[in-house]
Amino acid sequence: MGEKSKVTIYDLAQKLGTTASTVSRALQDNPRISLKTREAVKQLARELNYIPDPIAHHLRTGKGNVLGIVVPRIDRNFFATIISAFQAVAQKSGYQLIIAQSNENADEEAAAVRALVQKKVDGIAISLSVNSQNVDYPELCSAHNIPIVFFDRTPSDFQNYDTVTNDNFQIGYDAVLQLYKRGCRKIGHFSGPMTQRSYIDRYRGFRKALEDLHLDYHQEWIIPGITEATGYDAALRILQMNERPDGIFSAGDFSAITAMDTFMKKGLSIPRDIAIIGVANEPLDAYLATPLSSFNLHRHQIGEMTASILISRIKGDDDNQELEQPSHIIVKHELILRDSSI
Amino acid sequence: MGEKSKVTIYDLAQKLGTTASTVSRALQDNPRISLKTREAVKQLARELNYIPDPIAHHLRTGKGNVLGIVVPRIDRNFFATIISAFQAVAQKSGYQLIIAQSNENADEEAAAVRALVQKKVDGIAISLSVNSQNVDYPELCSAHNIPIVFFDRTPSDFQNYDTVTNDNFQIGYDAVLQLYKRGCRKIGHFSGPMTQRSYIDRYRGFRKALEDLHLDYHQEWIIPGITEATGYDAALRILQMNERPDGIFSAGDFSAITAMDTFMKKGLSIPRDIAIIGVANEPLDAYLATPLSSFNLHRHQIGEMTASILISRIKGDDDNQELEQPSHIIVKHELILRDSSI
DNA sequence: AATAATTTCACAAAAAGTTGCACAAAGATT
DNA sequence: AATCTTTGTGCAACTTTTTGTGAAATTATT
Repeated sequence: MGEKSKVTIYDLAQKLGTTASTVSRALQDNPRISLKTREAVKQLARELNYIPDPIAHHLRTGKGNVLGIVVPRIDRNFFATIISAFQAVAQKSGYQLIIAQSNENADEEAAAVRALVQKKVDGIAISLSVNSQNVDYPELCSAHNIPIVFFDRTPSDFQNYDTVTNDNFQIGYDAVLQLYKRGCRKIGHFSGPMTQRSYIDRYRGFRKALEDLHLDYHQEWIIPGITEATGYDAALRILQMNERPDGIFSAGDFSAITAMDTFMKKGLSIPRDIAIIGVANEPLDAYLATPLSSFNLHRHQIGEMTASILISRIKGDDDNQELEQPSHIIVKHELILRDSSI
Repeated sequence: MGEKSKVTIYDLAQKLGTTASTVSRALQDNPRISLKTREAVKQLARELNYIPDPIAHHLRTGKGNVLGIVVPRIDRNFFATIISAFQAVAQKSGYQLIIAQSNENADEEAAAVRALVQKKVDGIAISLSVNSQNVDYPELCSAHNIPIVFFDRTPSDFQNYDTVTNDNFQIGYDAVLQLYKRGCRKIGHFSGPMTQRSYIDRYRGFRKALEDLHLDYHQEWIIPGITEATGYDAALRILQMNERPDGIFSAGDFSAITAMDTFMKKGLSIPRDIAIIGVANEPLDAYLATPLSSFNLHRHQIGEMTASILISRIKGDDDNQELEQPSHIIVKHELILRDSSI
């Protein structure tokens, strides 16, 4: 039924010989309107295919049923999966989703958050870009009474805010433990940008495990700044070392994959010469030339938890907002063992 | 700095001893307001950190600077990349993006489109779910004066609407051609759902190439309904055939990858026994056990073109909307040759 | 039957901006 | 000096919905 569009409560009121206010209340099941009238209104609304105008509604009530989510990059599988899960939960609760990407850029990120605040979204979920550390988003948001939840990449003063993360310390620890179990004694690390807590924690877990296992720590075996595809360079550096590591914990899968590729092209055997464990469990890890051991971070859970915390903050907004403690959800990880470290 | 929030044009007007209308016009650089006044208004607006309320603006003008995009699944790399590119262009033109996913479900898709229309987005980009064919979105949208552009997955009567696609016929054709060049003479096909034009076209291109090259067409070698990970079953079926194909054009990478994996585990050699070419050029194709030949579909271009067509439709809305011919943008593809078909 | 209590609904204001029209002041023309 | 333009502002209406208040209609009480 392609209605002409534009059916307002005034149209309904006119046809019923009543007023807009009555129609509005009737549609809200306001007990001040008689049941008879309520039914008549709803009946007509259905017939005329009436849709309340969300813009006007938003203007009057200040609630728009829209959530905002900001990620470094939409096209990274990790974030796309989280968004997907987040969106599913949001949709179930009647929220639309506005997605913004920061392109790993602090300025674009700030602009995105501001735009969302300006748009008066009901809540914001955000994963910080690598070089955003001390951000003022929580203040900005709380000034406008908009709940904010951080996931995966959190600010340094994360204790004060709601967060959903993995136990990155334990991930680092577990990686070393597994490499140790298979016989590695000289373990190196491809580390992510040390501006981000998640990468710092992975590194610290790695260090702690070395310590607990009484393994040597070689500064040289820590190759920092692994972003996307710098695994190639890292591998070359390792090949030139006098004493090479025999196991590597890479803070990301992509660098692990390109490093493995390079090692193999240079004649090394994985995992015999060097064992490798990555993080993220990218979709095709299982089908690689050497299937890559990696940590499943249960992204779906991250997305779902983030959405449900955010929504519950929105709902319970009036009650006890200031009093509540921030929640810090830790989503469990799972080491998927494949040839690269067996 | 952190204003209390809520500064309206009325506040500005009051402080300046003028009225809201003058402030509104001054901020819009309306020439009917003297330069002096304009400057004074803008100056004060800056000082008070005034932000125009987009909701009120939208209510009055009907334009909200928001675009909607609907995809089957956000977490498929193909769509995520397109969204990413789309978003970049939209952002540059000052548009926010609302993203919805249909989960390959026609009902959810319809609900999403309706929600976007209701929210009065300025334009909609959509890639249909596999089983949406005859959809009424264009009518719905044009009734509400919202431009709509289809990308990748288009409706069957696509001629009437703006579309951005690849030349799927040619992709099918080129795949066969390449397999032929490397010596394959018994070429099979993993086909996608035949409800979608893109897959139909790939199949038709495949058929036409067989014909032009005077190759046999074996019904048995066409394995239909490849969605995500059914490559395993397809491979098993092929292994049981009396006469096996020696080359396969798979309409998607994932099925090609799992099929390759299965073949190899059963002792066949790729490409010696069977050569394979996929479609989509997934991120890790190059690092697979056997690197997979695949078609780069230039997703970034798809996203960018879709956004710019949509935006130009929005802008040129008043002028000649009905008169304009729909545009059908074809984004070029590129066969990336890797071991699986060399 | 008259007053009180309750129910039902209409009016108008409010949310924050935009815009057509009218009107005043200044400048130009005769 | 009187009339006509031009320029700059203000008033009020408009977008659609929600909601406080108060009036009318209905029912109950004595």
